[in-house]
Amino acid sequence: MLNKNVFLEKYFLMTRSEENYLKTIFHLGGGDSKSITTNAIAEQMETKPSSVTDMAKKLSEKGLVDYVRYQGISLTDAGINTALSIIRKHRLWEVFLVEKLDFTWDEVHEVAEQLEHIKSEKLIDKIDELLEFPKYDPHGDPIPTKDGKFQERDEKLLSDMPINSKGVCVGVKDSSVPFLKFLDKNNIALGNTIKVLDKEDFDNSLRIQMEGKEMRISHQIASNLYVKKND
Amino acid sequence: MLNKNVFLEKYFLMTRSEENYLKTIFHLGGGDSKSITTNAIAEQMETKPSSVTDMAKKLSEKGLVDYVRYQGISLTDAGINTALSIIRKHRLWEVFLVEKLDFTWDEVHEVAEQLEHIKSEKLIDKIDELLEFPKYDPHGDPIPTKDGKFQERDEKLLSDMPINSKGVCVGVKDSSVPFLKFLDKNNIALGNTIKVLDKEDFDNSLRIQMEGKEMRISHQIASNLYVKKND
DNA sequence: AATTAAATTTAGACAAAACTAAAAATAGAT
DNA sequence: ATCTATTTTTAGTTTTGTCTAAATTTAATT
Repeated sequence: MLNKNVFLEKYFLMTRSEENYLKTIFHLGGGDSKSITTNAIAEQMETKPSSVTDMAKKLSEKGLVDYVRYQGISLTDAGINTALSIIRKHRLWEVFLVEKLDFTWDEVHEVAEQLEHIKSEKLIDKIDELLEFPKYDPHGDPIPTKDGKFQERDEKLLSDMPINSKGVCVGVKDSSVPFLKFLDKNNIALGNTIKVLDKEDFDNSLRIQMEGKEMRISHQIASNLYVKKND
Repeated sequence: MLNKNVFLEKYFLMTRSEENYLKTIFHLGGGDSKSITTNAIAEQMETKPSSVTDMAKKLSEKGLVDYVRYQGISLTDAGINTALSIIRKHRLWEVFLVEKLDFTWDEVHEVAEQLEHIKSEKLIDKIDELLEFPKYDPHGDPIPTKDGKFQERDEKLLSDMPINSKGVCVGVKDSSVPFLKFLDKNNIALGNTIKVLDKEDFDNSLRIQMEGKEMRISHQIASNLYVKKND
């Protein structure tokens, strides 16, 4: 088969696997000029370290990662941009699924994992427009802009909030299905206002007031909820 | 890697390539207990006959096609159902792109070729619902129902209509980009009412009246437009 | 019925992405 | 500074889907 455009071929046509590696490396911090280990990537992707090494060479060839044998992997600027564009697509599709198709926030990840690899600039831009340019996904994670900018938010973990402080629940750190279902069951949702009433020294659990009601929350839960502090 | 569910593995987890073969065989008539030749499939898919032979064996193993060496390929009932479910997805996505994202009818095919392979029953059902269960795609092709039924329509080619008959343009036979753009340029759209005024014996061209205006249409065009005859 | 042209299949090879097992390099502890 | 445990890489294999080239079967023609 002919390669009509070697430039496109080499620099833009990413395989699904390559895209997934870039995304994972980014999520592990490889965009902050930090070197990510082969093992860490393998563990995150449920694959073997030797497979990671193979891919590291391939992505390095393409100029998407910096890779030195035995020294770990980090993203180049090109790699960061590519990773951000995939994350952007993933999060926009998640919003679409929830807002337009009534998916619940624990159902969207799996499908978005597939949709994020659809190759069409126009498609994702139109989805963005249809959704009226959302800034956060259903789990409260920020959606990068087209040119790869993040809208940061002044948020902290609920577990780090001082007693008597108030804030709005804006995101989850753990977005696993069990955690999300737990939150649903306990009527904890993004947008809820939370006031920290008391902290228990013994087990670090919290007594909070949320939407009028008082409740107790374990440290494990509190340390996986992001809150935007009211000033 | 473990195969937790051999049944699922074998009968439901189709690769993209397998799905594309089934779709092509269906479009070539392999669902009508007709035997499709290796060459025909290869030509349609822009691949080599030897590759088709390989896939024929694989799909036969899976019970999706009937295949006898040197005698061609036809779809089993399971194969027909799988093909229809892919075609259903393809056409629903095409409607989505046009209706919800303002794609033009010549832009949708390429993207739908990707979207049709997304694996989520819920996703496509919700898209169907969002679109209010459309019966035809933007090119006038019928969308199979969930249980694989086609809504047939009493349509004929414009070139086969008798002089003085009237009908509504309901579909295109050729849905290539150049043809669709030609139609746009000449304001020929689905839904238009067309009356055949005259036929030219020499080149089989037609004189028609459409939406008030009179125009001349070549045989090549007329033989690629489906019309529903007014009774 | 034999011959030839066309279609089809086989055999062997390749690329991508994964794996296993063995070898090599690094880092931590003495 | 050396040894050892851990991490990482290499080498070789597998699977999927493709290819080319050669062999085989079918179909058409005389």
